[in-house]
Amino acid sequence: MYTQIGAQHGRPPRPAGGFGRPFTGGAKSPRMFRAFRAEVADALTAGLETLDLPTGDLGIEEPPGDVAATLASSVAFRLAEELGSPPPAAAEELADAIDPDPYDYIRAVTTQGPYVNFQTSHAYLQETVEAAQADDYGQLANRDESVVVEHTSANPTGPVHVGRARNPILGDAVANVLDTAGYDVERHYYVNDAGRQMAVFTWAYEKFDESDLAGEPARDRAEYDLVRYYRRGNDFLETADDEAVETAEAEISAILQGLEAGDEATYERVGEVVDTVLGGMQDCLARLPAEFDEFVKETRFMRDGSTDEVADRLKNSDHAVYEEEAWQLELDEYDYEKNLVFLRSDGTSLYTTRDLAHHEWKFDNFDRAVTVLGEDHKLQAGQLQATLDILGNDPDRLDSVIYSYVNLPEGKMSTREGTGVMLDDLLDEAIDRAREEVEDRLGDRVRDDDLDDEDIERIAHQVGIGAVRYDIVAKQPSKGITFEWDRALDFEAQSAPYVQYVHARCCGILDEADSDPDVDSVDVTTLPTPEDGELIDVLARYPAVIEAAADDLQPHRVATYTRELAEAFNAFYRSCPVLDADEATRRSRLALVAATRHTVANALGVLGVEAPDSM
RNA sequence: GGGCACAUAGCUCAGUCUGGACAGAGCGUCGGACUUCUAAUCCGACGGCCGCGGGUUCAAAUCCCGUUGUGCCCGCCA
Repeated sequence: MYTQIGAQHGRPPRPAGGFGRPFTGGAKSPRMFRAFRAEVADALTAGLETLDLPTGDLGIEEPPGDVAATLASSVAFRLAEELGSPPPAAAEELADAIDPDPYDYIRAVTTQGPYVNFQTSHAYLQETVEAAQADDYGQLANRDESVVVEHTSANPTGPVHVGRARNPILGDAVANVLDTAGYDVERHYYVNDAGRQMAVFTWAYEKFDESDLAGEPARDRAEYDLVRYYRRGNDFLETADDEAVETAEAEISAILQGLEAGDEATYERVGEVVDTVLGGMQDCLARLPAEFDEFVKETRFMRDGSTDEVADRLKNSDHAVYEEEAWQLELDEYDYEKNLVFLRSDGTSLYTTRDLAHHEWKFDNFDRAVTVLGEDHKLQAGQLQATLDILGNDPDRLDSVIYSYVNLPEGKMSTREGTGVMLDDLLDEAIDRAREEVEDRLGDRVRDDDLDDEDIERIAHQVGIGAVRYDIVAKQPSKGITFEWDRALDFEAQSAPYVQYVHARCCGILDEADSDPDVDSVDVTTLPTPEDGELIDVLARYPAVIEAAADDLQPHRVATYTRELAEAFNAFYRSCPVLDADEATRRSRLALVAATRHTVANALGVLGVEAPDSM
């Protein structure tokens, strides 16, 4: 029995130790920073034991930028009392008790006031640059653990608007980060094809003709065409006279009953509308690109009997009550005041009932499940998790990533009302603005690389779509976003182009070099400047960033990291000549540039942002 | 009415879970740097009751309590 998961208060459901099992490393896995961190923990523990002091809280942290250390400990604050000496003296005593010699990656242990600082060794820097020569630097070892990431899952009622766009962008990044962290990931889109909305849509599509509709489709694609029927149908239900509405409702109800009864002809009628609209939406999402391994239809769990089976098991549970002719579940043990109805008084299932069958199916086929949901589904997600627990599942196998909606300054976006900015329009506009930028800069290009029209178009796509994605994925999902054109299309620093530009610069230098760097040519003793060192330090942290982002299901951390890496590279670029350096330094710096290129490309890849070879 | 989230520089955001080094960036404003591996870059200046009030602690943007404002949810809808 769990208590924290599913509660309406407190943090979103998440296993205590972060996502998944602790990572144990692996032969192929780059370990530099994480190994260093482990050594620091070990050294601190040993030092404290030597002094007969408690080792429960090591206080390991990353020091501020101007401190010449990669990790530090604030444990001296807590030793002061124990030792009867002020924190700086305690720090001194502890540092003296630590012998860095046995450790591969600890060069020195120093103190600065009350802090014990740990500096990295030559081997740490050397191995970092070597490890980052791999194209897939940052890819962690396979964990033999499968995860299904469900995201987007928008009802197939019409074009994807910006209010929903956070879901595929976030979801794709979550899936990427788990993939990079060594999980076997599948991406699913759950298609709600059994609800009232689709019944209304099917009825409207059959009832109305082209001539009944308001105007031309906004775009030449299926979902823009068909959404006009959906809107017409809803409008009819709101404005027609009572008798006509009653007739319509009977037809809509017949469609729902047909689905419930397993009527093949009804499935086909609804399926035609669903598949057509969904096909168009897929074309839109592919532009991001967000692609799926499987589109899982809700009706599947009605047809295979699993929804009925779930309902039967719930009826037999201790939490079930039959009130007001409907089967309900008491969830007060899980801090939910109201009962959850799982069978209507007419015996038919509800969305949640089908979703329970869906999630048990996920548990049958995957080790873990992650769902990316808008905040309006948070309550339902908690109830789902509680009910999965009642059904005897381990609810910790399911995690939710919740994001706040993107709203317009004037309010919500709605497919039915026809309000909102379409994702297609946003992407078009972003590409157009990026193209203008590229063309504007064409005149004063220092680099003589003759961009042709095809290059310009490629860069415009990479930068335009990249900027939109980055803008969304870089923010914490819990923060609300109000959509404004100028803000969404701001290509200034701290956005995708800033990071992409670093990749293009790396490519430019490597092109110019005419020889590929190789692992054997790296010698970090030929990289003496603080800028060299700082860049290597940032590169070394990348695998740890992936690990943390995967554990906490927070891809925005990877975005924060890309900015830190870009800053470190730009500082390096400013003060460290590569091609004109002496031979040994040139070889090492070329390797460092290649390392940066791989890291930037891979980190952007996790975010779903392309890395241009030139800009 | 109840629950959940959000609030950090004029604007957009990191940092909050796991309390520690003077609260960091970018945009905007002002001032600088391209005969140089790409200036979509870099350097400098200005700019902060970390919503507000209490509490815990050697130490609070971070933890606890209260409060205000905003968003979301509380259906035999999805």
